[in-house]
Amino acid sequence: MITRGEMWQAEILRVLNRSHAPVTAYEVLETLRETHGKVAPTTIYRAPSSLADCGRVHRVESLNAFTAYQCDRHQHTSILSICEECGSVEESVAPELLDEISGLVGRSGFSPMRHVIEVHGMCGSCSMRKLQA
Amino acid sequence: MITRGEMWQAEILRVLNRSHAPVTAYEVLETLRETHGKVAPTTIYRAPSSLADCGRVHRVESLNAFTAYQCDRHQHTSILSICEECGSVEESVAPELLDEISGLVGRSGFSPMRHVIEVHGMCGSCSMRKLQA
DNA sequence: TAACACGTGTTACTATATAACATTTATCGA
DNA sequence: TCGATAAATGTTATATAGTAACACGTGTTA
Ligand SMILES: [Zn+2]
Ligand SMILES: [Zn+2]
Ligand SMILES: [Zn+2]
Ligand SMILES: [Zn+2]
Repeated sequence: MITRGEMWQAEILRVLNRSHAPVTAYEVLETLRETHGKVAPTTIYRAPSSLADCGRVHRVESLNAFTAYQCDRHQHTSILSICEECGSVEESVAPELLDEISGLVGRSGFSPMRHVIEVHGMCGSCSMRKLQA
Repeated sequence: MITRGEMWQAEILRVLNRSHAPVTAYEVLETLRETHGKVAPTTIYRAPSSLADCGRVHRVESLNAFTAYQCDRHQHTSILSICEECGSVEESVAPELLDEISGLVGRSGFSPMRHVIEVHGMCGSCSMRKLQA
């Protein structure tokens, strides 16, 4: 049985997957309105957070936007590299780096629960393009 | 000579320094309105970004808020650990970790310009308090 | 079926951030 | 010193982001 909520999750995943760059909640909203008429922000915000919870969507904190996971459903924290030229985002996975960070902040007794690691810069292909120009 | 802009920067720094936790732009705004009457959001947003530029204030991306640097004026990127219990933020500095992250995302040709590293969790004193309770 | 719990829809609102333009202040050559 | 010009700051309005509160419907249980 497919609930209405799961229907929205699927729709939203489809929108996110069509874009190589992160998409804000309101951009998703606009897209869905084209095909579904009136849709409320709440609908959009509820679904990504449940999608994030089940490891299919990232919230990109430094952009206030969402992006679909690049690899299949998983639970690990990703390091996101965000190209400020073309908007594309890549995921990197490095548990040992997360551990190092946890160790560092843990020296003062801090217990990490969630890591936000987002690197802004320029992606390889944009750098190439800039060089040629 | 002290410009109006520098005056605002100083005021805002004072507000940020009085709080151990990050402060949103609109919280700063409210505080300043108590003493200065009408103040526009623009005023608040301009000053922190120039303060951030000169290495005195962090923008905490995952909170949409600002916090004063804990050590004296500096330019290095900090790792922020944010207690979700009491709101306090600590800075850690670890250039070698940043280098590792840069190396990792650089494998695909990505050139990092700005690192956002924010760890959410629970600080030492809050953990203590929880244990005792 | 009545009662309830829960998921979803709807409305209205709060919070966050910036664009565009007006005004003031600094700079500098005439 | 005096405009002319450029830069910084003030002001207004608006765009974008996010949530609270409650209404409604649907499925479950007794
Ligand atoms: Zn993955
Ligand atoms: Zn790019
Ligand atoms: Zn420092
Ligand atoms: Zn704490």
